[in-house]
Amino acid sequence: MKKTDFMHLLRVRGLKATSRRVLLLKTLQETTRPLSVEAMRVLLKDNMNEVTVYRALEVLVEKGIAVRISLSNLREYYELAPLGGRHHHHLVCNGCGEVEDVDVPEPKGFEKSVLRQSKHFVQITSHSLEFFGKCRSCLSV
Amino acid sequence: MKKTDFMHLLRVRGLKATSRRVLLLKTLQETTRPLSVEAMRVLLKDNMNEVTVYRALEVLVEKGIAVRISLSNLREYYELAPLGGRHHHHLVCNGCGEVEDVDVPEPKGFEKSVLRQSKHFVQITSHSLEFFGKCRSCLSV
DNA sequence: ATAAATGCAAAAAATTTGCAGCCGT
DNA sequence: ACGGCTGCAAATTTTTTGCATTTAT
Repeated sequence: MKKTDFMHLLRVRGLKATSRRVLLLKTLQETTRPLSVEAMRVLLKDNMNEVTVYRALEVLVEKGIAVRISLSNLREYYELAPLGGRHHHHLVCNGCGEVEDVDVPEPKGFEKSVLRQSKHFVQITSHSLEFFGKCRSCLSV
Repeated sequence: MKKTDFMHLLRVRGLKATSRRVLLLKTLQETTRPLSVEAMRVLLKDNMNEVTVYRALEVLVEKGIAVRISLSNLREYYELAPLGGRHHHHLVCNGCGEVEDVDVPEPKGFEKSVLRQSKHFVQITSHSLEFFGKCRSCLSV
């Protein structure tokens, strides 16, 4: 996706296509792995106040443009929602916190079968699967 | 497990079997679902300083007695490690944050196949699977 | 007796809120 | 021009740290 596509996407979802939001979306797209607010602040090098990052991500998630994922580290991470793209999961390094995307073939009816055995839940809308381990550079540590 | 079992477990792992730690472990055991530090503070009703809760959980995780899980809500949750018990996963309510444990049959060699397709990772030690949806009382909201 | 564990106060880190001014439509 | 968006300052929330005191071994 390029700049104008993002602008269009924002407008379609009822948001103003501001420079900050477009910048944020391009950054999320280019970086591929999920980013924390802190990481974005660094990548954007003061082109954007961190409060604005929080608020922008909030509406993007609300409108389904981005998704928020909880890995570890007492931080939340964000990435572009799988707009047509593939649903995927994450590998997290226990050493340095690096995150990599992975594709995992899931049994069909996965969520349904979980719902069936639940006592209190009546609906499942999504799931997240995280793998924890060591990346090459952290294995020796 | 009863009180003396927890005391023994703590000593075996090189920790002092203090009243606070045993209390914490009993609480985790009795509550079954994962608890946040805040939730424990409430359950323990001032029998334990919250700083102590943080520090106790830290060593318990370090020694493999408890595990820390990231759900959402900007908080970390803790539960007893599956000591012989079954490896399980979680259902999280998007409305009220309620958490329920679920059993999910996983394909054998799950982690291995993920590792095979990874570019940077050389080891996977664990994984976590979270389902998000609505519990009965939150469905109408 | 000794070293680890606890509680208090205070600091640090992450996120949210209020309000004045700016920018997209 | 209007209303939503942004930035600054400040508040709130969650977690960590320093140090004196208590407790388990």
